[in-house]
Amino acid sequence: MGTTDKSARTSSRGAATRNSLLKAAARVFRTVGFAKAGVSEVVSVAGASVGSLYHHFSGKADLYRALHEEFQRRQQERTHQAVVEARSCGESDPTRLMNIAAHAYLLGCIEERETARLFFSGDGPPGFDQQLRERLTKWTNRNVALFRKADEPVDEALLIVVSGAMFLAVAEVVRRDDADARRLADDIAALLSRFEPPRETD
Amino acid sequence: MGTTDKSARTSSRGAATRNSLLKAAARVFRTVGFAKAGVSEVVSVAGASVGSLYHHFSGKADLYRALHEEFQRRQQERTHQAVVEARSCGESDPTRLMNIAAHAYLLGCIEERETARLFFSGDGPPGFDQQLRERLTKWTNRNVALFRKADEPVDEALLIVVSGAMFLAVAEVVRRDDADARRLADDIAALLSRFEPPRETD
DNA sequence: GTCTATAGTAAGATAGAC
DNA sequence: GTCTATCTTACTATAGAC
Repeated sequence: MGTTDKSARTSSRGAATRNSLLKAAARVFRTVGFAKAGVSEVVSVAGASVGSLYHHFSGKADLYRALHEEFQRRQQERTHQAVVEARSCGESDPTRLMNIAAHAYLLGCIEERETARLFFSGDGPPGFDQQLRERLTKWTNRNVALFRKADEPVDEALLIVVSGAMFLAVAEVVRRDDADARRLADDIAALLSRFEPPRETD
Repeated sequence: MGTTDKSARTSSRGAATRNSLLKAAARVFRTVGFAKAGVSEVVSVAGASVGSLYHHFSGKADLYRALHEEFQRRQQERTHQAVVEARSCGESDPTRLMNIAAHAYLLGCIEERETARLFFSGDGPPGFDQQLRERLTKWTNRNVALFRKADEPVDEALLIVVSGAMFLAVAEVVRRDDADARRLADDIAALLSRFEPPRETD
């Protein structure tokens, strides 16, 4: 371990600090919200200093975005996993698959309610909400495509309706207890299945 | 005009200042966004002073909210007008009426694209996005109720799907030219009409 | 009652030592 | 890589002129 010793030690120390900052930021943001959170409080909870924070991140907003990246990665993993699993079980109906993906997304938000609420409560850095909507629309695009034949482009209006539904659904779901949230998630998925395109019987 | 002379003069002067501030704020916010806009720039454009601003409003966020109040009032007027008009022309089909309301809302946003974009771009004071979503959901609630019998409560999931659709639809519509925007508005309204509940033939 | 000028304060961002 | 001390910005409050 000779060559990697020094770099590993320093980088692991840096990684540890970075991680502490992320963990502390998540906690502070969830507690008092992004806008009201102070950088000083974050570093205090993390046991680090302001300069350290600005060494690892470009600022408070960057910290927030890093947290969202992690969350988004987990969500993509969840929905991908759910669809793959369903397919391996022989499910091939596009409507069912779309429902499964949407359901998995919502269940993930219920599982990480505190974190999801942080991002969907509308309290983030300037311009973040737009990014969030764009990301959700991209996610929807991939999943709504299951409705359509491979070569057919997805209808814009459909994309907007489904994305919007998911957006508000998450915002609502994270404010409820598990039972209510699950019921709502089911209802939303059921409603979205009405958008199944008329199948041509050829 | 003796008694009203002085109060009219002073209040009209105050109203003029207030109006200048609103107009200037709208312009500055639209140009650089809410977060990056400085109070000093707003008062400079308005030809007023900082103290004057704080006399009429509680701060930058209040200025933003006042602008939104005005916008919201105009939008409600538009959709109300459209529904009343359609009804007076003999239209009574709930699906058509809902479409007309949604359409009127979107057309209003196209008409005032710059202003609508200000509110739906996600760059507002902390917590505003949540308020915006709640207001839009309330608006939707009134209009989706057209679907249902008077005594039946509106389905939560339906409410969320329609509200979400409207929310993202506005955000998308205000970024396009008139032709594209109108086409998209039509498509959205058409999609939403699929949610017409199964009519019982009694 | 309405506005201007100015000082206060809080918080995010930066520079430079260790 | 980390920290302390400092700077800058911009919201907020107040005293006083008209």
